[in-house]
Amino acid sequence: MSDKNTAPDSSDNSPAKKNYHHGDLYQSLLKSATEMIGEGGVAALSMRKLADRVGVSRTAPYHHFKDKNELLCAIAEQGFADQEQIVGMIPAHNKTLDGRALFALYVQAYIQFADKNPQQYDLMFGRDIWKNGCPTPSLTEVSRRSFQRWLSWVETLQQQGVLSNNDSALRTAQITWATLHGLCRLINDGIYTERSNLEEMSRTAVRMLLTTQ
Amino acid sequence: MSDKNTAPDSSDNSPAKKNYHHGDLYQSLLKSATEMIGEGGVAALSMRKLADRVGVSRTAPYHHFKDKNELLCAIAEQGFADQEQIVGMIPAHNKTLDGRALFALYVQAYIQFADKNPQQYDLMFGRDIWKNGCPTPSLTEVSRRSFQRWLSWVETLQQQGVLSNNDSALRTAQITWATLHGLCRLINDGIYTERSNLEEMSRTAVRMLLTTQ
DNA sequence: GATTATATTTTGACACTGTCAAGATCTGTT
DNA sequence: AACAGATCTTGACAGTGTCAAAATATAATC
Repeated sequence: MSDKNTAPDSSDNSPAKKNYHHGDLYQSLLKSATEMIGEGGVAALSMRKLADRVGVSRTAPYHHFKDKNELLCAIAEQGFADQEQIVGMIPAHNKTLDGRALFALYVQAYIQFADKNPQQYDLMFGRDIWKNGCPTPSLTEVSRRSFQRWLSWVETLQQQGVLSNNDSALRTAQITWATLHGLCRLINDGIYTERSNLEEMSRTAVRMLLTTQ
Repeated sequence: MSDKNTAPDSSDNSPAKKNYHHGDLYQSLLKSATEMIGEGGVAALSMRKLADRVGVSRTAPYHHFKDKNELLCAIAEQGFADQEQIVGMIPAHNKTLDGRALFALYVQAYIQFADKNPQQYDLMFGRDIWKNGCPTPSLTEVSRRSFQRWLSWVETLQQQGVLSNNDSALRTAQITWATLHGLCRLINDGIYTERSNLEEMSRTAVRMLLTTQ
């Protein structure tokens, strides 16, 4: 109605595939929504403002996402993929470092990811989705796999004697992750305000979790 | 206008002090708001529904709380007091138990409090107040004191050799608390769904944090 | 190529939210 | 009795998520 139908109509100048009226609205929504969340958190993402930003009417997004919840889940899912690419590689990749060093590396990377993408992290592990909302089956699966990878690495580290063997791998994985997650949240939610000590806290966490050599 | 002015007008049958029109609206609001949060979380508390519940017009609460934020802070503050009475007593009180047992007791009590009052806990340590909102000076002070008590106990436990001495008391307090907090949040926010293993997780946390004897 | 079916988008509407401004009402003090 | 201040109400505004129905564009079929 406004300036939407002027330029990108029959001139197919996009690299990917511009279908129908808008041209891959789904991806545009996902991208803009992620931006908005990155700027002001989940609270700053409104369906209407998002539609505005993409240049489409208020209810258009509802033909691509059933819910606001479903949109959030899609973004969170992307977040898990991003995290995996940065953090998840560490256990398998570096063959020269021993378990202790790898673990330290992982912890630091994990905390750094949460610190650099606080809003994304909040969405991925926050109650907006997991308690108040309802996680998409797809998201549930992605996050399950993510924890599963963590669990199996913890098992390896236990066998190497890097992590304590007093408790089952499951419990150990749960508690070690809880430590990382707790630290991230305390910083992320504005309770620990001194972000300058982040690396030092990271090192302390590692020392407390690893077995005493 | 409705049934408010019928009964409790000149007949002063209340135990406390019924002032002005409603009679200690401040306390009534605080109480009902806490109830509502307990039922459905912070998300379920709306100023209008709260006013309705108390039997007063939409904007009446705004003469006792500047903001929704201020109301939330007041509730959170009460939460800290409750927590202190249940959990905070443990370090000082029990003189017969040694440090290790006391620490285990504390961890269990802390987790239990969060598990029994999930919404209250979420409010106390959530981003609604600390990041999105803005904590009242009074609330800031209360929470600061709470952490201070934790810190000084950690110092004692380090001197007793119960907690590791590798890092400063501050860092140790931060990381140990992060572990508890992280575990509470993971359960609380619906990420760890198996609440039946709570005690076992609690024990694992204790074993991982304490020094190896 | 015209017609039908389907995918996509829009307009209108509803119930809800927090909160401001102005006015009404009650209480305690002078 | 008159006033001042506390307390409460009504009206209003901008914002939210999302449903239903209508409009439009594209794809498939004849």
